[in-house]
Amino acid sequence: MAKKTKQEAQETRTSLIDAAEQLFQQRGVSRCSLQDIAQAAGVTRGAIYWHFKDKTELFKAMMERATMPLEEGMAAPEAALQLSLAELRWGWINVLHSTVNNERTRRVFDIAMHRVEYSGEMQGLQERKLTSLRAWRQQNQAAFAHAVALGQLPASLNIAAAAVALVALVDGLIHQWIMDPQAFDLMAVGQASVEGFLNNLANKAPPLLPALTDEERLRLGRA
Amino acid sequence: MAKKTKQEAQETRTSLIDAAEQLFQQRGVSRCSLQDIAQAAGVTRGAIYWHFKDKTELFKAMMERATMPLEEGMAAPEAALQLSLAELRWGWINVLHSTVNNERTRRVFDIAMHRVEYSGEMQGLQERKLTSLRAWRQQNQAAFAHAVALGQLPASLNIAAAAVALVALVDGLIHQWIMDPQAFDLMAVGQASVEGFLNNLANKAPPLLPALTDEERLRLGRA
DNA sequence: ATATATACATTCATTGGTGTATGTATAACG
DNA sequence: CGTTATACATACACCAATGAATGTATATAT
Repeated sequence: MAKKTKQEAQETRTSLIDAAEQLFQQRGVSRCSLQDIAQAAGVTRGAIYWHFKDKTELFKAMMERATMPLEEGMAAPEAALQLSLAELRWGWINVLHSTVNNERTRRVFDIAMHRVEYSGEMQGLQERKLTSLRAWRQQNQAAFAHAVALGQLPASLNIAAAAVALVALVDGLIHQWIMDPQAFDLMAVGQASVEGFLNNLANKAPPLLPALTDEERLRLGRA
Repeated sequence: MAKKTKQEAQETRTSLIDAAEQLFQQRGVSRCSLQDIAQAAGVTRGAIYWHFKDKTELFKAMMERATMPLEEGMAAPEAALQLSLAELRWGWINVLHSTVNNERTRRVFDIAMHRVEYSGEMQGLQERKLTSLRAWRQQNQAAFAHAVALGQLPASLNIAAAAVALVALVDGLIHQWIMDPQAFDLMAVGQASVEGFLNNLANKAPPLLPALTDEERLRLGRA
């Protein structure tokens, strides 16, 4: 067959990534062959090996295309130091919003969470995800520290733990929603949860719960 | 080779699951062969095909062995209706505790989260996980409803949303910790987060954050 | 004590997938 | 307008893994 225009070549590359996205989600990454992907894109394996070194590189390209816009939504490291709580909230709501409204984001989240094994060649991707997680934690923590300095939050607040918990909250919400989208409204529950979390950081009310009983502590001990 | 005692047969079965647990975590489920597992257990593939129908059944057996004790930790559906907030807290702390202190639980969580693709034969496992998630949500919601009835929590509380959020919080914490165990102390942060969450359900303090600005809402609109 | 079921080991056939090598028509470039 | 690099298609060699078939020694039941 004939050589294509540079324009056309980019289109095949795009349609290859599109096809991979679909098939990865449907059958899982390891359970769909390059033959399957090529066929779905209307080309042969030759086209894949021309544009990508192997399946891992194709996967990476797919991930990058989808996560790039999200990474941009994160504040620059130096700007994070001055991040207000309202801006922090905005960042998280923005993530929730693309999860709900951007089909590609949703698919790729699903793939990254349930359709791929982070081992061998894919190990590097997990570390990339870890880096991203740490960045979000850092951003949260910086915003909390800033709010403490402004007196909006009490100095007694454990900002590191709070940063971890907020990431966990949003991450867990997205995880649950991807698994079961009709179980709840991610935007509504997500916004309420994040705002509730942030508002309650300043809460000074007496604890509702008593400390763990001795018996409970004992039961934990023998495991 | 010779037939083994029933006792010995059970031991080989156990060591097969043990080997699978190790190798699944190290190389990922699809990237390790039955030959690898058999060899690690000191037997041949014949032994695997004797005890299990195929790799999927071996995987299921491994999951069940590890998650059974955790499912028992969940209250019976009828008992959940009378669950107090303190008992609910105890349930979650118990989960966190086995995650940290039970090596098998930790390994299997890691496998279930990062080393397997939930597609094809494994699809059923995801639905099993979904069932478990829903059960936890139900348990949370029932406990919240009970607390509202007792006047411990305000009737204005959105108990369904709160139930989702609490599951998300713990799930997200475990997820983060499995990925990066030295990043934080799961027991400490987990207990503080869960108690903070529960205590703040009764919080009536004025919101710290203003509503989303019109400009922010606009930016969400055009995605 | 014999027969049978058990608990594997061994062997074999098949196959789906990968990587590479090679072919080829045409865009792009000078 | 000829040459070269491009953008694939085609063909080939090569496993590695699976599942089933068969072999076999010994618990176990009777």
